[in-house]
Amino acid sequence: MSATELNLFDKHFSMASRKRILETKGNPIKRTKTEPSSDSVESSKECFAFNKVDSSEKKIFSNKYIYILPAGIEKMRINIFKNQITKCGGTIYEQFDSTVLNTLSCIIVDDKMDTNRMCKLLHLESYPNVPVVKSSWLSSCLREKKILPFEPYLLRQVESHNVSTDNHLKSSTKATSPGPSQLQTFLNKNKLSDSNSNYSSSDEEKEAGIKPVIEALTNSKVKPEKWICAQSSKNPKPNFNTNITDMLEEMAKTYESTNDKWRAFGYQKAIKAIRNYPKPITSWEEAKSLPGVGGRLADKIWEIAQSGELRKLKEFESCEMTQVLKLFTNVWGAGPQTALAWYQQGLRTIDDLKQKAHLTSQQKVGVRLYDELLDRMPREEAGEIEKVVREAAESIQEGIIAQACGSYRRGKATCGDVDVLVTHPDGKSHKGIFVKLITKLKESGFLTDDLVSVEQTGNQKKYLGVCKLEGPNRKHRRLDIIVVPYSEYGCALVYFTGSAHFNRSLRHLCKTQNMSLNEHALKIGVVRKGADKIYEGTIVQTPTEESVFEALKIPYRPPEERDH
DNA sequence: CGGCAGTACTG
DNA sequence: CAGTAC
DNA sequence: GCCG
Repeated sequence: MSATELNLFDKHFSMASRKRILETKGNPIKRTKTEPSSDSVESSKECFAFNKVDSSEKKIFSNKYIYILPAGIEKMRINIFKNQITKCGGTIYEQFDSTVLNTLSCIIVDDKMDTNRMCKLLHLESYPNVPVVKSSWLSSCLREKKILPFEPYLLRQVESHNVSTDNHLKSSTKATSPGPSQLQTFLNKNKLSDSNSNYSSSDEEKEAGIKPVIEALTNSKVKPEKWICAQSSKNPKPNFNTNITDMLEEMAKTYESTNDKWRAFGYQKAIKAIRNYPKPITSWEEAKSLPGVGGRLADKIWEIAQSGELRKLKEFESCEMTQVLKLFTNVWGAGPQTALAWYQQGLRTIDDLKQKAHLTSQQKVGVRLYDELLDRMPREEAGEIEKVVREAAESIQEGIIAQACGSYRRGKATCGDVDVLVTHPDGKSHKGIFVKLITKLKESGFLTDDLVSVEQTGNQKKYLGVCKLEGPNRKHRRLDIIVVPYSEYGCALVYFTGSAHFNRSLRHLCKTQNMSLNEHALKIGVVRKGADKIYEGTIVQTPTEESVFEALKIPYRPPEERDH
C-alpha cells in the first residue's frame, strides 16, 4: 500500500470513527450489536456472588433436580451454573430423556431459546409438564441467594406459527410476559447500523502469517523490508496496541483453561493481526477491518480503546474458578478437564494438589517443578543444553547432527523449552542412537525426570522430559529430544522450528495446492473428498529445509523470520 | 453450521 | 476411549 | 472467537 493510499485509508477510518462516536454518544461502551441480553453483566454478578459467599452458603437448591439445555449458553456459564447448583444442594442431570422428565424440578434454557427449538432439541412432542425457565432465572437466584418465582422467566409456550405443537396452545401465548431481556432486545435493536462497516482493508490473505509468503511469491521484488526486515527478531516491530493485546491475551488464556480452545484460537488469531497493525486502533470499524476480528472482538477492542478496561476480563479476574483453572492447567499433564475436576473436588492451590489430588506420574512432575517449568530460560542456557546433548550424541556416534530447534533456533531471547533434533547424514546411524543417548544423559544426571519416555512416530523417536545443567543456581528445564532419519530431516527441521503459527500457515498453503506437510514428509497430489482423503499423495524428497520451501514454491525464510 | 492439522502416548 | 501435548 |  502506497503512502497516499495509506492517507486515504486513515481518512476513511477517522471519519468512520467520528461517526461511531456520535452514534454511541451517551452510551459509549455498551455496544449491543449482537447480544440483546446483557450476558456479561449477568455472569459477572454470578462470579461476584460466588466469591463473596463461601462454600458453606445456603442450600437454596436442595431437593431441586435440574437439567440445563446447553444450546446457546456459554460453556463457562454452564460450568458456573452446574457448580453453583451443586454447591447449593441441588442436583444436576447430565442427560435428558423422557424418563427423568417426571423427577425434574425444572429445565433451564438459554434466554434466547424458543419453544419450538427446545422441543426439537429435547425430542419432545410438545411443551413438557415441567417448568422451562430461562437461564437468567438461575443468575438471579444465585445473585439473590434465594429461589425466585419462575413466572417472569418462564419460556413462552408457543413462539411461532409453524410450531409442531397443537394450535390450541396458541391462544395462551400472549399471556406470558416477554421477560426483561426481550424488552432489552427491542430497545437496542435500532442502534446497530453496523451495516456499513465494510471498510475492508485490502485483498490481503486472511491468514496473516502467510501474507508475507504470498506477497513475496506474487511480486518478488516489492518491498521485502516490509516483511523480512521488519519482522526479524532483532528488529522487533513496535506494537501500538499493547494494552489491547495484553488484555485479549489474558482472555485467550482464560478460555484455554476452560474448555474453549477454539474461542481462544480465534482470540489469538486476532491478537496476531493487532500486533502487526502499524498504529493505535481508535475506532470500532478500524478494529473490525482487521483479519480475524469480527463484531464481538471489535466490541471488546473498542471498549478497551475507549475506557482502558474490559469488563469481561475484570469479571474473569474476580472469579475464583477461572483463576484456579488457569493455575491448574499450567501443571504439565493437566488440561481443562483435569483442572475442572480438581476444582470441583474443592482443590484450590498447588499445595492442595500435592496433598489431596490423585496425580498421574506426569502431573506429579508438573506439580513438583511447577514454578521452574513455567519459567523461561535465557537463550544462552538453551544453547548450553543443546551442547550437552550434542556432545553426548557425538560421543556415541561420529558425525551425528544435534540441532536445537523451536524458539531457540528462531533467535528468541528466551525459551520455554529446548527441542533438540538428532539425525545422522549416513541415513542409517540414527537408528541405534536413541536409547543410548537417553541412557547416557540419564546416567550423567542431566535428565532428571521423564514425561513421555518413548514416542514412536513412524521412523522418528521422541523423548519428552526434564533436564538440569550442572552447577549452582540451575533450574529444571523442559527438554525434548527427537531422533529422525536423515531423509526426514528437512521436514522435521521445519516442523520443530515452528512457530506453531508459521506451521499453520504452511499447512494452509499446502491445502490450497493439494499438498500435505507434517514432521515426516511433504506430499503432493493429495486428493481429499470432504473429510476423507481419497489419495494419500506421493512423497517429495526434501533433504533440506530449503528444498521444502522450494517444493512449496515459496522463497526460503530463515528461522528468525518464522516467528509469527 | 462446520472447520480451524494431525498424531502418539498415558491410564 | 478421553485427555493431553507436540 | 472468526470465517466461508
